[in-house]
Amino acid sequence: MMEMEVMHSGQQDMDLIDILWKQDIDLGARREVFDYNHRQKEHELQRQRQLEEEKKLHLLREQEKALLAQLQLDEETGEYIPRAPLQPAVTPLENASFTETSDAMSFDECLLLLAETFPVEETENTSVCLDTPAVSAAISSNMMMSPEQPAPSPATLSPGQLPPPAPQGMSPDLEEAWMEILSLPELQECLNMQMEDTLETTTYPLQDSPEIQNPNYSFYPMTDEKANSLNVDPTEFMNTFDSSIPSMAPADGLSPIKVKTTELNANLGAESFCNIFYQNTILEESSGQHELEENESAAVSNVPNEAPFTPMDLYSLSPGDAFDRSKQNLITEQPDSDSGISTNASPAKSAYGSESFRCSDSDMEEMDQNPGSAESDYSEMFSLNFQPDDAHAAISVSIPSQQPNEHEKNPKHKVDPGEESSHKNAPFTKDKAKKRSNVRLSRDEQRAKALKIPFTVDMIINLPVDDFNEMMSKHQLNEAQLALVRDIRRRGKNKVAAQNCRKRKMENIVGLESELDSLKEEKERLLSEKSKNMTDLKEMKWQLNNLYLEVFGMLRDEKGNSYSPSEYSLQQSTDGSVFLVPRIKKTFKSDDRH
DNA sequence: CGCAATTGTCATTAA
DNA sequence: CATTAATGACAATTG
Repeated sequence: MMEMEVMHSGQQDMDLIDILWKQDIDLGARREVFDYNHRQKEHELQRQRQLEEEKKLHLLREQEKALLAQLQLDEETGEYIPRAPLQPAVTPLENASFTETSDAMSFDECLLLLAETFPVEETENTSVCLDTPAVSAAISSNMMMSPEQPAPSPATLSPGQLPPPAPQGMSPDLEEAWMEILSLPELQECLNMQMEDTLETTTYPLQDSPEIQNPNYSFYPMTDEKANSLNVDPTEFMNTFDSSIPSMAPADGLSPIKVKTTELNANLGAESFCNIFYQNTILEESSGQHELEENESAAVSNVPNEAPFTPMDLYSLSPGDAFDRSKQNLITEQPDSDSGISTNASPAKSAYGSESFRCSDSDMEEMDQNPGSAESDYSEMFSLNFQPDDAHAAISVSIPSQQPNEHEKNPKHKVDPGEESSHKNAPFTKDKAKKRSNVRLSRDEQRAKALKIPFTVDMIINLPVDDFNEMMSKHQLNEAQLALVRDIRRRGKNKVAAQNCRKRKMENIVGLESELDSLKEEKERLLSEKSKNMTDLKEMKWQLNNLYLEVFGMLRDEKGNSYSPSEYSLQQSTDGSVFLVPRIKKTFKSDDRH
């Protein structure tokens, strides 16, 4: 991610050229365009999501089991957590109410608390409990090392050592909330970002810094308080992550992303925990959740402020409602695209993949691309924050829309060890990754990345004119960027217009065809009616002729002779009276009579 | 590789 | 005048 920013102008030019020449199709945009299609696919997507979630849970559990052995090895103290330093911090937390201390609590502390609180249960009762921490550790380790290898290295395990969320705390509602939260594209993106960062650095700042732990705390603690955290909005989660990040970053010297990654790992672990615990101890503590939630939410909100760049901050920085609208729109729209993409993702790769939820090739590619052009990526967005030029507002704006993409991307990273490794280690692989990513990204997205435009393509295209201008006014873009933004907006709108136009054209064609069919039917009906009428007319004429002959034949002159048909004819006047008219003298006789 | 169907883009026009 | 939608035409992409 950072690399992207650092890239020299020359490299950027090269990337831009590549992007310009390499064209990709943006599936998401298309889907967004067509509401009709979206509707049709919504059901399928939901089903797929559910299936994916189920798969994820299964994978997590399996991994946890596999990891348990390792964790047990680490369990020297009898506790799952190998790390000693965590304990002291934990102890105070144990007694204290989670809600209030949530801010101060670290992920490790939470884990320790859980372990201490439920030491017997975890060890004795359920392997699952043990597994859960192991799983989280494994996840983190995978993130760091490689997804394929479930066994975490001691270093990697340390984060996982933290006690899993208390089973009691988790309730079905919480689980659902977690699932929803995790399923959120934004969160996923953040997670992915963090994951990537962590992989690169392979350092665990979380343990040391309590602040970082806060997000974890929200996730892991199974208690009511945690439940509250679950209820927290995705944005809040983001904030929590961000907040944790800043503290971490300075200490480690690593980017905030690393911290986030750890948190993400923790979150994943929490998820698994939730699932596990949920089964074991359901609903014991539904009461007090509201209070806890409030506390946590407040804590969360507070945390972001501390962080240098948090999503919240970004939002606040954002120009205004317009951004929020765009965000919301993006979020809402994205799910569909995500779901569609998610189907592509291969859960089989690893449990992580399952957790990641929806991974798409495009996502993977994008992730890989990050080095070259990554504005669209969440990670890039964050990186942008660090960049002086990129305004917070830009970040805030971009975040909502981008998150979905990142979601997809992140999972894959988790899933694919090779890619991750390539990311971190080999710049060479980046080219391939770029190509892949380029393939998935739309041309304009690639171009935007190449020029490091701080907006998402969706925002550029879909924002109302006023909001768009406001957004543009908050960033100083060079001529090339301005031109590109204008072109992206023009092309994007035209693309939608073309799609609508074609859709309309097809509808017109269908309508005309149906009209044609109906007209053909009517024609057939009229023809048959005509033939029938002709037949009737013919019959009537025949009958009339017979009647005429019959009447004419009955006529007799004074001498009793019949009139010759050649000399006389019967004619009917307008008043209905019938006259015998001589054919030659017709007019005269009629005149005479009158 | 060729082909047809899609889809994206450009140019133009009208609102 | 700027913006946008609509649309034909062409190009690129995809299966």
